[in-house]
Amino acid sequence: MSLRHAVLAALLEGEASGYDLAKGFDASVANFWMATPQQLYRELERMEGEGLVQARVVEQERRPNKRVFSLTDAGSAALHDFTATPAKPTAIRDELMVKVQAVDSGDAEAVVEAVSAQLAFSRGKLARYERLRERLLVGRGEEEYLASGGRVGPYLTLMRGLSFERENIAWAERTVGILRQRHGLVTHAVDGER
Amino acid sequence: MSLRHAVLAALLEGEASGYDLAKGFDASVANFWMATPQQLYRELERMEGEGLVQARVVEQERRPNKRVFSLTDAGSAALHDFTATPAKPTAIRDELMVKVQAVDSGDAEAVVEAVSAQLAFSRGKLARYERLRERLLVGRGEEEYLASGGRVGPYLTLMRGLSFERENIAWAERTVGILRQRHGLVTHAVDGER
DNA sequence: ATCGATTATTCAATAAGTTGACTACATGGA
DNA sequence: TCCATGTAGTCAACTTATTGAATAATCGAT
Repeated sequence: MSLRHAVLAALLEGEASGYDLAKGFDASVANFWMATPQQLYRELERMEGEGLVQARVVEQERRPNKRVFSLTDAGSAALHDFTATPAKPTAIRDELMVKVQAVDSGDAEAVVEAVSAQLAFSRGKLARYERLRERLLVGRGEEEYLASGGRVGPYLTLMRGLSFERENIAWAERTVGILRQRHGLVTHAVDGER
Repeated sequence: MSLRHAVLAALLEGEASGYDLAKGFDASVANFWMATPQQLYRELERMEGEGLVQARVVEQERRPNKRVFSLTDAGSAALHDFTATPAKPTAIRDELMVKVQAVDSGDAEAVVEAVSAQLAFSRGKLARYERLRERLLVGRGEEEYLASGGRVGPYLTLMRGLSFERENIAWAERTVGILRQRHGLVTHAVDGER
């Protein structure tokens, strides 16, 4: 039952609708806690019932109304408490790695395709993270930013995301190279590569 | 329903009991696909019913008998097919990151503790990966190994694990430093640090 | 003028995952 | 001797997560 804490953390960035959260909510929490829209809507409703978030209907012209949620004091308190509880070990489920593990008795060409797709995806994500970082720093260096007293949490998780994707890219490039050589596949340019 | 493919991939290393798999099964697949023991036992039974794996009872002295499972031809075929299907995006659920995201309005000291614990854990895991790598390479360089024609899959996923943990360590060290400075916490040695 | 995509949400049916307790035997240490 | 730990597994109850469809309005393109 920790999706709720991820949602609470996401709402620290400001109010959001279920739809906003489902769409990645400005890339914040979505990067280390994925959830389907249905999960989010249900959880938001439950949390509203428990008084952890409050809803406000925003009437929009030319598109459906939406209910935007924000933290209540009880919600902030719950999040605060959560930061002090022991964390469960990270759960990962990475199909791509399963495929790579099995590549020697699998369809090597398809695996190369899959790794290449991941590579393109990671490049996109990295670019997005880098824009986000620029926006946070607004010209300042990192030290200045850290000294300025703004929230560090989002900056630290962003840095984790950046180095994760950089590693991802380096690994995927090597992996594609090795697999292509091994299996005599033709080297061709990948989307986003130059 | 992709736990089954992770299990099939794990069985490429050789036969294993449910208990073996639950214990990480030589660190192979467990690093990118976590599952509880109950999940594994259930899935193994189902797969046996579907003919993807076969069981063999190993009678042991001074300890309970065990059922070790191995791939059948149908199982190998299923795994081969799996490598050719489009992969779903990686699912991650990382409580620690949620805590770090919320650290500015949370219990900073507890978060530092949690990141330190993760740091110790990652150091242990990295050491384990490095031993595994030694064992795979047996004195040869990487190129020799790759040229030798053994399975590349496990090597590639191992490399991913290595760089992931290295990044994890670097990030955790920086994070602990920044948070301690920010919150005026006393710097003290962490388990496994020197 | 209709088709498909986007915003925004809800419902219902399954599938998957988690938790806790329980059995059984053996080993090693206090 | 008793207790904790490790091996090896099963059962039942429960919570979460995934999938697919439905609704409803607007926008842009063909």
